[in-house]
Amino acid sequence: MSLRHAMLGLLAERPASGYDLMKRFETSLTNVWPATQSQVYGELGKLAKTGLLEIVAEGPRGRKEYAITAEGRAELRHWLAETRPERSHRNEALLRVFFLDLLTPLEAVAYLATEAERAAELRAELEQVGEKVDWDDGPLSVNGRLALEYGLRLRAMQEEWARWAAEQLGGAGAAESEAGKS
Amino acid sequence: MSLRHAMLGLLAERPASGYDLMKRFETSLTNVWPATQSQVYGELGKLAKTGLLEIVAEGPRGRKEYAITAEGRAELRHWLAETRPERSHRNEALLRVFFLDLLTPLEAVAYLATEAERAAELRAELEQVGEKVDWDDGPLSVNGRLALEYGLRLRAMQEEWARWAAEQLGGAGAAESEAGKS
DNA sequence: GTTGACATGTAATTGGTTACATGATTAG
DNA sequence: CTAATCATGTAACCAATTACATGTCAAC
Repeated sequence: MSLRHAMLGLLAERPASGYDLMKRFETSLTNVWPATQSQVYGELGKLAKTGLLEIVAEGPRGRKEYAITAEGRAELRHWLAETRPERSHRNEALLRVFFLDLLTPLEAVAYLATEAERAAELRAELEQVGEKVDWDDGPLSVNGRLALEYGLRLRAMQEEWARWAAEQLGGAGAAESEAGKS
Repeated sequence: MSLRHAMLGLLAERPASGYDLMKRFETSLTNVWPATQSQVYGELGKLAKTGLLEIVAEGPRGRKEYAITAEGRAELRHWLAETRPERSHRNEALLRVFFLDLLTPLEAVAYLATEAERAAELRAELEQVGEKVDWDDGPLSVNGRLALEYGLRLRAMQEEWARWAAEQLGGAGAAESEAGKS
């Protein structure tokens, strides 16, 4: 149930409406915790009802501005300081690797090559983000820099691994191709 | 909907009962695609009903052995060769990083240090797995070796990153501690 | 006046988790 | 005979996704 904590975390910096919050998810948290509009509005309602948030202003078009309460901050701190993060990631790209023998060696190598390219692309995108962001903009950007670095290292590792794996299969693939030819 | 493909993939190697399949999930796929018993039995039923699997034997205790059908293989191949993997990972550990400024510098550094240790532990566990597995045991173990290497590299990267990040904050933390003292 | 951004919500469905519930067979 | 393993299923619940639905305000 980390969505609630992501929202509390964003609201700890400053109050926002559901609409604002969504934009902040899209810009800063998309890569670590994507959220949809329905989810955000639904959760805002629940958090307000349980007293972790409160409505501090109403504006045009039914705009409601939410702020974190003392209990909200307590819950957020509790989550950060006294619980351990869930670490089970499903990884579809890696699941496929287990079944690569069902493809021809060439297809398998092509799969890994595409993965390498995709990782490189994503890394390039992150680098773009890094250049655009104003790094003198509050605590969130300091932390954001750490998270960004994680992303860069992850994508670099993925690219290297995929190229290595392709090479591992490549030997076999090439050998089989040779055998087929002769 | 990758669970179905994971199951088809395992059954492509050889037929199995729900019970067998669960054990194979636990041993080989836990790290990339965990599945619960309810899920496995539920999905087996659906896959049999839609003709991607068929029951090839019934044994003691109501045991039903499932085998992949031609359509099942076609679906599996389609998934492998003609679709791109979903790549959005929610990452709770990294989400927390965005909000580390809500902790004291010492707590934040401690969080990252714990993350580094955890990554190291998980890496050690994977190394254990690598030593135990019989690497001459069919195509799944060839592919498994590639997946294992991914895990090793991932955990190594996570450990290095967490140590680096702790150092980044450590400067600030130490400075603040000094300021507090004087 | 019309387009685009602002703004909020609900409903249906899917995928996954946890808990419950039951019973047969084998090995010691 | 008793414990462990084998074996299958259902029900309730939760989180997330997609689609639907509505309406306001500002700028041009």
